[in-house]
Amino acid sequence: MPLPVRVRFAPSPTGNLHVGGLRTALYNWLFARQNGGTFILRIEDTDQSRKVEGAEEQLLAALKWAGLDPDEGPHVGGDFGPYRQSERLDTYVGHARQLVDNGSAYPCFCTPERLEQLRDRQQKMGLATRYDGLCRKLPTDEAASRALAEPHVIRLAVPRDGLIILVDQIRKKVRFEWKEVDDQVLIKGDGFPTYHLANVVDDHLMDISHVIRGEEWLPSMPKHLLLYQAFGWDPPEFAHLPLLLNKDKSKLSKRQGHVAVKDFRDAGYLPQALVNFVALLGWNDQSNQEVYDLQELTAAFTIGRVQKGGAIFDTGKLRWLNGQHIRRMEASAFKAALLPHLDSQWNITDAMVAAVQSKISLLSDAREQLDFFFEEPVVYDEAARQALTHPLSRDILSSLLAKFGSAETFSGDFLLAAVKEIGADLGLKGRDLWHPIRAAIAGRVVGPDMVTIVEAFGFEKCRERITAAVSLS
RNA sequence: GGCGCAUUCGUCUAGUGGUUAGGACGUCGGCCUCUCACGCCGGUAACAGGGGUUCGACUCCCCUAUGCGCUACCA
Repeated sequence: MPLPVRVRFAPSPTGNLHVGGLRTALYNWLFARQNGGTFILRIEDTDQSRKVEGAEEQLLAALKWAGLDPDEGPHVGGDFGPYRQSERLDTYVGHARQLVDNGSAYPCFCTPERLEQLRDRQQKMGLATRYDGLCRKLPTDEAASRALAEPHVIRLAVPRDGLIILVDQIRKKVRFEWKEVDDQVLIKGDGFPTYHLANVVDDHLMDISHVIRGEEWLPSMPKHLLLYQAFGWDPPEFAHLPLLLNKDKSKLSKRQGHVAVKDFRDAGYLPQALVNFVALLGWNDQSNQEVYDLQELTAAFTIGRVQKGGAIFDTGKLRWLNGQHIRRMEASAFKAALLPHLDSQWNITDAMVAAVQSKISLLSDAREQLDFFFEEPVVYDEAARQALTHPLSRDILSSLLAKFGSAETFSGDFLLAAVKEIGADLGLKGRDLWHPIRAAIAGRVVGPDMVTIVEAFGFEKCRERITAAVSLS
């Protein structure tokens, strides 16, 4: 009977959720869902100086958009709250005291200046930079009394020698020498805990079974394991995810293009496409499948098949994936997703939606496919002008007008038949035949199929525009 | 500098001692076609380098190189 799976996504609220965070959240979510577990959102706001206004709301909005709803968190509650670390301060201080009492941690009175000098010296000597343990040598009673009066931090007493071989679900065994590990600060001078303490205490108190987080935490895993040991707790399983990288292979960041989830939403990407894409950056199920929905990912995901090396966040494939997901959508769902990317004044018909669903890659591509439907009067672009001044344009258009004259009812099919006849008469087909007609009616030489265009405009308007274009050609 | 992790087509990746090294995106060519797209078909392109181990290495070991991460009273 394995422990119930409880995983957490624990971002610090320093701004918009970016795609790397999205992937971490996704892997946690997938792991929870497929194991009938619980996905917890915890806000790691122990650094007062890095707080960003509204960041938590943006985070929630991004997760919701992506479909990764937390089962427990600051906004939904749960039995293990509060879920903001800033609201759990007493817990950390109490636990730190416990460690000082049992000799696993100690107060340190060293000034930042001394620490800086120490680091410089060690670096010049080619040593690992770590606290030299000056305050660790203080007699406990002296340390205790000074702690009452002087500003200080609490440090973890890390072993001086020996080594630790730890097990990561993705990287398997990794070894570290204790002498390379620093006496990590647990409680800062301002009374707030550092990430290391808060994260271990919370993960234990929240019954977290698996810690799935970014690779940047791998080097601090020995400290975390030591903390579990000092508290006498069983540690959870750990899995350190490879990083997402910029095109130049540096750790993914802003500066090099958009990385915020919100940016992708605004640019016309579907949440299911972005989720699909980040899932595949660093994971595959050994099959040749490329397009997945959340349900399929949940079924296929395994933490053991997560890649070890970092992946460059190259959006080329994302664009294609977005088109794939667009094509798979129900017409009504697609229309709902599309509307925010179009002018609210536009009277979009189902035929226009369908015309666009079969061909675009981004939702935002639809605007330039459809805008001419609503522009009055017609505006001819450069390519359209060229098509209209083609020697045969006049013949094509006046022939078409003649056919219009004899029309009893007008429809897209009528147009198709009429143009086909004209083509046969003049020995034309393809763009030579159709560009002048498109140009005349739409002002463009590219766009949705002519049946959609012509039926949206109606007989009168088509005739007017062709007449106008003939005089132009 | 120290420590750790990593390294298959341009990109995401399959591969766990014997493969014509597979797929996808991109790109190129073609087809389809009322345009542009979409779609379909085909081509292009990779095991970082050097040593071992082995009858045989992309696969195992070592070294080098390169990249990245960490090295804070940030997360």
